[in-house]
Amino acid sequence: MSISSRFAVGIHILTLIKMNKNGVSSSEFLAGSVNTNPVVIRKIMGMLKNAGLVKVRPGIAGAELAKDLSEITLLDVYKAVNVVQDKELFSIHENPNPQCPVGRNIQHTIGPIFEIAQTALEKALGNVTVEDVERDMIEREKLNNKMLRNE
Amino acid sequence: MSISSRFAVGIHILTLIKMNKNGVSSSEFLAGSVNTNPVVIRKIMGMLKNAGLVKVRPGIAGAELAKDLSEITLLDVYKAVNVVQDKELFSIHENPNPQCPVGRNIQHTIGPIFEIAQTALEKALGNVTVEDVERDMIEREKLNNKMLRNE
DNA sequence: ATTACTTGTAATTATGATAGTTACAATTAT
DNA sequence: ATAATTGTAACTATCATAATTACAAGTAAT
Repeated sequence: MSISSRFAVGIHILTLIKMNKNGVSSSEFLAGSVNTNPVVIRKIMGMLKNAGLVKVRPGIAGAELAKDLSEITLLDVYKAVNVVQDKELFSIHENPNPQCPVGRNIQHTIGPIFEIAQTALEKALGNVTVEDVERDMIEREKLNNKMLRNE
Repeated sequence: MSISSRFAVGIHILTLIKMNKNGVSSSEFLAGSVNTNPVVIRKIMGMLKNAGLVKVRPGIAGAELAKDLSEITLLDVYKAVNVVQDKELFSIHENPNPQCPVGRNIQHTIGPIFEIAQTALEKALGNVTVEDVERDMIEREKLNNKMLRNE
């Protein structure tokens, strides 16, 4: 099991729109960087749009950010692209036996525990903004350039 | 996306073996409580056995705990049943464009962030033992019995 | 030793999510 | 008009899950 790469792609898209702010970020352009089909990008873009993170209009080339990257956490992106439903990161078997003391309590007992774990995950994502991601990339580019010059 | 119910079933099994310690916990018996096929139970049991959590022997009916429930955390069960691979809770798109500043850095940038989030999740699971689960169930049973007497 | 029961596995199936793709209507700009 | 783009629908391939059937191998009782 793995959480859909839509999440990673969503982060990629937002960061790239920002770094390409003087250019036009069409779905074709973004797809070229992610290395996927433009339709995949448009689908994800639709979700980011519904969540109020980007501005896109039919017929008009190029997406724009609806907020500053410092105001978008990874949790916002994660929620936007619907990779995990509320309280449903962990699945629990559906029809345990009500005649059994364990069967009739298991769902109520582990449900709240699973929620705590899911919340811990989401809190960690809420502590990072897409601007942090952008900053780290800029830093990595600087380091790479330095290394190239010294070779 | 959801983490396989093998995890929840694993917790169910361990708790039930304990609460049924005076009886024989065959795969058929456990399947009856989980409400699934005995083969599903045996597969999960095999994983719990490999992780050193239960003792089972071919031909001999009934599984037993290999450790006290107080020594088994939910994280141990989660690792045992292989619902999520190490560092792979979140998937990242595979071949981003190395010609693009975002494409060539995205994996290295978000990889560690995703690991932090996954670790937060796992830490939360490590804070709870299967004994805590058992205790909560016993508590719920007591409350239910009280309510029935008062009706 | 035969019988009955159990565990351990392999193989098969149905289902659902993911990611990619083609096709095309609707929209906008030149 | 023409060209380019977004937004969707529809279809496909692939994979994981969970359930199921079938059966070999092990154990226990008679």
